[in-house]
Amino acid sequence: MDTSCIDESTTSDSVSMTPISVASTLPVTKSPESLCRVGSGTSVIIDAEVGVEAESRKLPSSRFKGVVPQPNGRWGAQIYEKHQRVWLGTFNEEEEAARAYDIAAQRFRGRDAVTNFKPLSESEEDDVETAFLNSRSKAEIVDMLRKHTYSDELEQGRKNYGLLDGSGRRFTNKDGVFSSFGGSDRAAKAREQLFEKAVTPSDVGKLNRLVIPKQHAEKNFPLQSGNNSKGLLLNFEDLGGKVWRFRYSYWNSSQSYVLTKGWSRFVKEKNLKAGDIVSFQRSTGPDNQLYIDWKPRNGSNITQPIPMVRLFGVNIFEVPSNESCSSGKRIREMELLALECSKKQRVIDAL
DNA sequence: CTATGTGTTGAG
DNA sequence: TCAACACATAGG
Repeated sequence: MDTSCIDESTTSDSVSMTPISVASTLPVTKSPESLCRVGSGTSVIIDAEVGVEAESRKLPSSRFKGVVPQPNGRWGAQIYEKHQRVWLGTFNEEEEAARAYDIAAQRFRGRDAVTNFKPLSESEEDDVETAFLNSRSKAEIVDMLRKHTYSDELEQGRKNYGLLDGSGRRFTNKDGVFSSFGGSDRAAKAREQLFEKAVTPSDVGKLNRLVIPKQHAEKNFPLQSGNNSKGLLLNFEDLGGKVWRFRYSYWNSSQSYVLTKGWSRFVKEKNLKAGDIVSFQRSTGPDNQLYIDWKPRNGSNITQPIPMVRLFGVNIFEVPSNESCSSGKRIREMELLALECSKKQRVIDAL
């Protein structure tokens, strides 16, 4: 096997090293590749070192956080916690190691952890991955990283994720196979109450928006003026695990904070009426998962009213119409079938 | 035997 | 907390 990887540090003198893999867009990490490339440890004042003769046994340091070179040219990933190093495995590509670190960082330190790439996905299916991450213990995640099975496991988890019925309850098939992300580290379920609001007629009316009392908005959902003039997307999980995405922004005209896009859908599905209470919570764990719930006005009617029997032509569940692989198609169908059934069941329950 | 990942240190 | 370095030893 070619153990030739060592020479890299000698090839192109001081200015930058050989960029192994593209690692094209580095959103978070600045690329200080320019200088600051002082071999390592030993005072190697480069310019004079031109001789390069002495194959400096120095390993090339990584430009990624949490990534360390291995003697054999591969890359190790590690993260620290409580004064101790947690080894995340070794990888052929520097970037792989960086990704491993990112994943561990998210699991160990939460959504706001400093990472190498992670924020790329931003608001895509990031939700699912977060849910997946927090459904597994740190040890499990580390194990997956070391075995290079994280991607597969995540994909496995994705398949189960969509199995919710119309009311958000977990759908369980007769095999009792999955309860979605039923991890062992479930203790992180704790959530804190943020605030409640009795919705006004306009909150459930045609304006398609919910006004969030200023004090609560500024305290719980800080919004940098100017920075997010267009607002930002917030994800809330309801009682059954269904995720609702609302646009959150500040309206200068009315000097108020509002949830706009997505809100009317919530009102419709939950059949919210003026006076009902919407409640917001946040996970107390490392993940800042937000939750939304609601309850009828003065405990009038316990049963959740159903909007009309509209089983046909109903808009059940937004299927993101992503042209996934053919195998995924069948799964989609099954999901829809399951959803359809539970939807009907729900109506029956209500009668 | 090789590659992994731990022991350890010093810088930040 | 972090990476650099040395090297014991896990593993084939």
